[in-house]
Amino acid sequence: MTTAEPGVPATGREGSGARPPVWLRAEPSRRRRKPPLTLARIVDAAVNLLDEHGTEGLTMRSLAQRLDVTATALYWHVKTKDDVLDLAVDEIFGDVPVPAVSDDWLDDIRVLVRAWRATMLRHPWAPGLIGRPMLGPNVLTRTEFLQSALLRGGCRGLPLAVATRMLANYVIGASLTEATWHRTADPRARAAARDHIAANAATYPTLDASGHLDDARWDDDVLFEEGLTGILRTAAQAGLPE
Amino acid sequence: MTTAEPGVPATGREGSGARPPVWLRAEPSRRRRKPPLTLARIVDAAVNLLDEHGTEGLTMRSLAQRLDVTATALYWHVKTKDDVLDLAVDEIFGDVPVPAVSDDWLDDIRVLVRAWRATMLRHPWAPGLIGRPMLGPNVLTRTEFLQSALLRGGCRGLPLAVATRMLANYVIGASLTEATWHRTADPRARAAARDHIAANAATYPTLDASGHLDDARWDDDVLFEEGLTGILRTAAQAGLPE
DNA sequence: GCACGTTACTTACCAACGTTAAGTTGCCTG
DNA sequence: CAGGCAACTTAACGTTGGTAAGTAACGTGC
Repeated sequence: MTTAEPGVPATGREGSGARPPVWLRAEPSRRRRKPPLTLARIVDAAVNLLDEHGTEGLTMRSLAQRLDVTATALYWHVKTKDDVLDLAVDEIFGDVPVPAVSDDWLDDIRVLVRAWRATMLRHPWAPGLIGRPMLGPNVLTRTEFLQSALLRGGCRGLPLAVATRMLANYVIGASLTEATWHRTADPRARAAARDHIAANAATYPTLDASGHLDDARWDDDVLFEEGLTGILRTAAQAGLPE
Repeated sequence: MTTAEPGVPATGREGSGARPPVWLRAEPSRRRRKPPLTLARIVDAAVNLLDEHGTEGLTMRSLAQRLDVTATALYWHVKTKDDVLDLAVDEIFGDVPVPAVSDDWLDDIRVLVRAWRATMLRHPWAPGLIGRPMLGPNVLTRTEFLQSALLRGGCRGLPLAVATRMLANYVIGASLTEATWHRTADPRARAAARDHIAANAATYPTLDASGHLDDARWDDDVLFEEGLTGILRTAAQAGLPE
């Protein structure tokens, strides 16, 4: 937004409503003017913009500018901005590789869930956008894989539903927490929070002693992996023939 | 916004810049004109507005109108709209009752976590707002309680950190998932998603068979409770002296 | 009891946003 | 080579978060 693209300055309104004189009207009919705008190109540009400037860096105008098009042109391919967001979210879920089915269902789940989290962290804007229904085909495909793996592990009925939800909720919760914390770029805010705990050690004795907000103390990857192990152990127990 | 408050029509600009004639200028000095605007009143009104009209129902102007004040008056007490949102989130966390410490640490956690989720579902806009740092005092107090309970259960070091995060992530993930799904008010969208799975049963055999998006099949409360039990079992095992 | 600075607002205004309506251009078909 | 459709652009609207400057009420010192 504020930072300008290297290209043209958005809508260069030279005159003030008058059309540009004919003689400098660029090549009248030669090859089609630009590469045609497609849904795929729009979504792609949206994801890039989100990666670079976060949620508030994506406006219809900035998106259009990146595609060298006016903002209103987007509305030919898309109904609202929310559509763009929904598409962007499902798009990055498509990047999560669905592993081949092995004979170790636990490992299959591990691999997928790890990749899922990694993708979320690679696009830190995504977790915060999951306030909208996640029903895109890419999401459903991954969920299908997860649940079928659990089925192979022996989970049926209620335990199957529980385990499916737990895994999804865990990834979402963890990604959201981590992305939020990492995206709190301002180190002063993070330091302030730590100091607040340290200063009120009487009120937060446990948090203070355990270094709850201490970045260096525990590695996020380790914490995630440990938690995942716990969930999978529970699932495996539930899948055991009794 | 569109729906008007019963009160006055916002800023009644009778003339067009001219001040109202002296004789109908209401009681010149009698008691202070209105109940004074305070941070507490602002946050309270914000929460109410969010409850009634959701995230997009809260604008600086609608908030001001409800408080019978101009929008810019808010900026005396608050720096940006984000501040209002942060305060609103922490405010509702204050509603989560912190149980008295019993001799059953597992039950203590259960009670708090249940109340936590209940509050989130009572304010369905809240989970979606957790894309911002949760470092308010109310949140920290609850986290402190959780971690101290785990400590009583024997968790230390890495297992303590893992369990703390797991519980928080679980509540956040579950609330977000449930709130999102319930708030997808349009039944057609929900039906469309179900139909999509049913129609592509070949692609989603497991989801189709398990009734993954079927509201009636599994009760959210049951699923949550079962998952919580699993997490706590893991925590209890980790806390066992070896 | 009255000037006075501070507190707590209001009036006026702005640029940016999402979105709509209507016009314009290029391409394809008959 | 006329006509129609697809894919845009130009123009504009109402709302939003936010700022700058003015102004009324209040507490205080004298």
